[in-house]
Amino acid sequence: MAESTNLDALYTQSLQQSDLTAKQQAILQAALDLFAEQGFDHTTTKDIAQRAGVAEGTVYKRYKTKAELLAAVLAPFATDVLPLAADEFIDSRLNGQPADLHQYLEIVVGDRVDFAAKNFKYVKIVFERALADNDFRQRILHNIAPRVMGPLFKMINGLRDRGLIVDLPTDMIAQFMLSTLFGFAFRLMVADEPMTIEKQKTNILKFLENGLTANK
Amino acid sequence: MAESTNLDALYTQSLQQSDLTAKQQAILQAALDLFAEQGFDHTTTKDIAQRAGVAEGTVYKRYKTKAELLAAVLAPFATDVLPLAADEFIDSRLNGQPADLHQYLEIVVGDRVDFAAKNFKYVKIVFERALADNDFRQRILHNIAPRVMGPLFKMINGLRDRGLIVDLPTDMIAQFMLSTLFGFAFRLMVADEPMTIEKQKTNILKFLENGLTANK
Amino acid sequence: MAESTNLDALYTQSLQQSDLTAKQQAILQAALDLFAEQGFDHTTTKDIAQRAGVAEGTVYKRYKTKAELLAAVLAPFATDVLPLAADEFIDSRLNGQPADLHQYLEIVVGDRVDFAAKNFKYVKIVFERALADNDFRQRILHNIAPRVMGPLFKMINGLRDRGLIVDLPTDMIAQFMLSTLFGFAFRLMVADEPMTIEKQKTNILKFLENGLTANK
Amino acid sequence: MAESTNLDALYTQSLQQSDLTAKQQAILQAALDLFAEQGFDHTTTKDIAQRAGVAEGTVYKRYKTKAELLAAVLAPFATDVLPLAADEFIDSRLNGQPADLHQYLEIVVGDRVDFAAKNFKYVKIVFERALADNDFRQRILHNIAPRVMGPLFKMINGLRDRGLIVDLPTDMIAQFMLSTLFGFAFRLMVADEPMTIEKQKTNILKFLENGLTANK
DNA sequence: GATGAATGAGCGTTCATTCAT
DNA sequence: CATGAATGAACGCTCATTCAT
Repeated sequence: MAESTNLDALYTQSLQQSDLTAKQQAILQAALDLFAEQGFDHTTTKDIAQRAGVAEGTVYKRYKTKAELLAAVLAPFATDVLPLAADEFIDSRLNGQPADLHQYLEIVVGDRVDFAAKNFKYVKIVFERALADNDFRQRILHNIAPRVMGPLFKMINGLRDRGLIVDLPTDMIAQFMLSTLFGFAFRLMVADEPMTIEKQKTNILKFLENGLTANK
Repeated sequence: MAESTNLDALYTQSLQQSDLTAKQQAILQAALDLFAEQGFDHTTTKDIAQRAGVAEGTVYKRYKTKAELLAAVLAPFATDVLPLAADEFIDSRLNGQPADLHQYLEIVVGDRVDFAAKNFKYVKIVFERALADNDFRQRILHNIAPRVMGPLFKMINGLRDRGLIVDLPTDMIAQFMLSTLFGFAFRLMVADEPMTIEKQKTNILKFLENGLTANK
Repeated sequence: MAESTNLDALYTQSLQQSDLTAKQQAILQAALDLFAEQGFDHTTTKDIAQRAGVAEGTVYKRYKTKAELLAAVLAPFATDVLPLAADEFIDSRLNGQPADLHQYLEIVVGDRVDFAAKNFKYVKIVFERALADNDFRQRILHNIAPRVMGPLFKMINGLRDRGLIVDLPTDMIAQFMLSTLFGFAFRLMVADEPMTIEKQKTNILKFLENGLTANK
Repeated sequence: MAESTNLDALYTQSLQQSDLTAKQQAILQAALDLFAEQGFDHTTTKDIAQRAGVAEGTVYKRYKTKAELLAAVLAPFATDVLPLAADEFIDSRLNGQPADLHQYLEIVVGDRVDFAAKNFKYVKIVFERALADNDFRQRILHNIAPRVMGPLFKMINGLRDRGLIVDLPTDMIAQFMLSTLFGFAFRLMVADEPMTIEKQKTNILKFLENGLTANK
């Protein structure tokens, strides 16, 4: 399976390619880390400025509000997660339909598990904001979610048409896949103990394959 | 399947049986609702007092801090969710081992889905705090989680000994079951649309049964 | 020298002779102790009620405000210190003029040192209030002080007329006497170490006698 | 006798030499005055901000708590009173031992009376805090007092060795000297009437010289 | 008389945001 | 562009005081 890129590095890299000054880059980096560590509400702009090694005013040079800074922090995630999402990544990697559910899951699960593992900072922030902030939740729900769910639904429907997937409602299948993946992500976020990603990957694959294989 | 009691009513009822004054009850009720609606940090003590129809000082008559109020709000959940948790509820409902995985899941899933549906206010708050507050997370992880997970693990191991469950690590099976249930709860929390609980229940049951049946 | 009465006992006694209920007595006693221990501002009415073993409302049954309670606490001190003050106590004890400065000081110093030693709770409160509360200070200065100073001045002038005291302005002599006595009281209030009252008494007497003897 | 510098001016001057902004200087000045006028507890941070002509938040820019502001207000007093205290000021002014008690007292009393007269704001605050706040009192007693008393004791013992001072215990002599000086300071603090410092100085000198001269 | 739950003004403190330099 | 002192609304919390029982 192809290596899913390390997004910590990728993030730093994408920052460097941006037109942001070094200080503005440092601000985004510091904000990302602190939001993930302490939550959005418990992170002060002073915290961010200090960790970034800049003055507080500098934070506001580019971002008019703290919420705008959050958006900027999350933007690379959005522009990165979406291109990688379901169909596009299937298209680009598979150049065609999966031969069977096993192959499909292997690719999707493998990739998404790696993605979650390497990006749980973002996942954590998105979760936290979605639970704590109604407006944010609505935005995620109506702007981001449909773009991710659309291709996923199409894929599931394609598999069902070919008799390759269990006969459950499409939204439920999507729910189960995402639940299983987020369950993994959540354990990653919250757990103290170090986790073996490969063990998780193998077991998730087995479980989903069992659970989603078309009943004979 | 027996009706799982409506906890909104049950909560109100348990408040009435407490030694709290009407105003103190109103405070807990208002705090519960507001914490669930807006998150802990975005709910001010003034909000709570206003919704409860009392003066701000009254909030502090019984609870020395806002955090203590949160604990008081969550207490009935803890004293209610834990007695209902795995083994005790199995004992009281089943009086013995389940005949097979299907029977086991039917009971567990049915009960927990109802429970989550009726208590998602609490679930939401616990999630939100677990993500936003490191200390709270540690407390949940080390005090509450083990008490819930212990019996669940025992049950899974029992099923495996009798060849009734898929051969995956115990912690992974538990993870998958909880993920699926929390996925449901999360959709409940976050969704705009009204959901058919019974549809969810049936599909979750099918999925988990497929996914967890012992491989031939 | 006659024993100066122990005012802790005397206070309790005077309370018992009052028309106050047992609870009201307990309130005054508790307030006195707490004001002395923690200062007026740092003592809450709740503190007082708790130490007195009564409800908070009870405190307000007789005293309309906390300040009024302070006045009530201090009242027995005022009605006790004043009758004992200079001339009256001289009259009652001496039935006449002192033979010389030595005799005069022996009586005054002995009595006042004992008095301060046994009533430093009151002295402490009065000092603290006088420094912290402008209104209180003005009241002390204009109502209490003149009543104490009047007889003292008269006595000093009497001694000067007879050539028995140093030729310094009357107010300065009073200031020095009081300074020396309050210095002792202050050390008593503030000191950690236990103090030998008798040693203080003897030395204060020597010092004042030296300092105030008429120059030959 | 040399002029003891006017500390109101000196304080303003020392503020100007500090690295504090004009607003921060105004805060310290306002806090000093208000603490002296109304006491620490009765001075609100809003009071201070208003008198200083700044926003309330500005007070907290440099001082994390009101108590820390008090410490900052008192700091120049501590760094100023201590270097001036007994031995150092003796050394610098006398370059040797005093010829007799008269000369010694003339210097000490003159200097300390002027000092108290010009710094009674500080003296007042220190007194008030010492009476109202147990922790503060302990800190003063164990950190500041010994540094002042050490040299004073040494000086007294030196005078006694040379037969120049009355044969009373060292701590009592110190107590009497301080009492007399503080009595003056207290009258200064508390009095309504304007006082003639020079009259006080002369009389205090006479009294102490009489009281402390070695008995023939 | 006694209670103690309730009150609400006001406190110390925080922090996102602004703006003169 | 960068700074960081300054802002002030808003927060959590305290406590003297009231009043229905």
